[in-house]
Amino acid sequence: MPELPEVEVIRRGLAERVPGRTIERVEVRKANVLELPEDELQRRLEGRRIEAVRRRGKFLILPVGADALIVHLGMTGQLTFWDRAAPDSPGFIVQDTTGLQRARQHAVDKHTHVTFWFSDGDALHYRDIRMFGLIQVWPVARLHEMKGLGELGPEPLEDAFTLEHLSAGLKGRKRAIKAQLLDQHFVAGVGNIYADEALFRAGIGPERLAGRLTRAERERLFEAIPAVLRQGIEFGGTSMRDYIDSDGQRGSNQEALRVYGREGEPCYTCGTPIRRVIVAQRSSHYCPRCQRRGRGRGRAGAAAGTKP
DNA sequence: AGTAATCCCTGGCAGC
DNA sequence: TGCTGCCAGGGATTAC
Repeated sequence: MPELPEVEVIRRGLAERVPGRTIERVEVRKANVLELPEDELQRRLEGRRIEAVRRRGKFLILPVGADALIVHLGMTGQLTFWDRAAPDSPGFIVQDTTGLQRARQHAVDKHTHVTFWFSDGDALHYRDIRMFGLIQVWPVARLHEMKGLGELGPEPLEDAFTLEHLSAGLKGRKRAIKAQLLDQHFVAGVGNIYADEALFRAGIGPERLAGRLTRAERERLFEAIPAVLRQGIEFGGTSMRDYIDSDGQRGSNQEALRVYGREGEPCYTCGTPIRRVIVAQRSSHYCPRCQRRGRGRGRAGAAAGTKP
């Protein structure tokens, strides 16, 4: 579940070590994660120098001359740095289990599908259990034409994300606000966890229709989205299961979540048990008392005493 | 055009 | 113990 904060934490880690290195060899163990043929990937990357590590939404972008290596981590993708000079450092403990949770896991296993070997012997491992991730090479000058990447909405942590954009995007929408937040065309980088957290902070139920939010609610949501994302970055990302950063370290934001993954547990604000409902085919967690619900099912407080 | 459902994939876990 | 079935979910694709 790497969302914007997790991808940003990885980006910052890689940005300290990868730029300036030359990709000597690309080792592909499973080509399913590639969006282009293996030999073409190798031809366009081998011998090239990585200039920077950028991020757009949930995409990592590593320019190598006229082309860029694009990595989307999907659900369980991991991009970790292998430092051959420090094999005994704490970051390189080799687990004898395939469990990722405990992990600082750099050892190549059956899920390590691609390794980018640098000319100095260091490397970048791409590991992805469920293989929803994607590796692509695309000309830098035509990134705006790339499927997915080219149609992203504004970056929620940058000036391009304004209250006006948010309001215009919601106007007339008949879908649930939760579904709208997950739509990458609307705003880039928000996923299931941070959408739930933002809606909690804004006091909006996930099933509320996007076009029916009040101005006050839109303003609160506009503040809440960057707030939960910034907190996620600050805490090193949310490691519910598989997420680790480029050094193999887990984040701690899962301990700071207010609603996601807390079904049945008391709301930190009012004590009401957190509920879970499926919206847009995704689990959505909310406080029935703190978050106003719509569609004629009562308002804040109205259902606080009812049994699920 | 906007919205909703389906599918891809594997590990973990509940249930028997 | 070991099997089966279900769930998790980002986003492209398909259907309505």
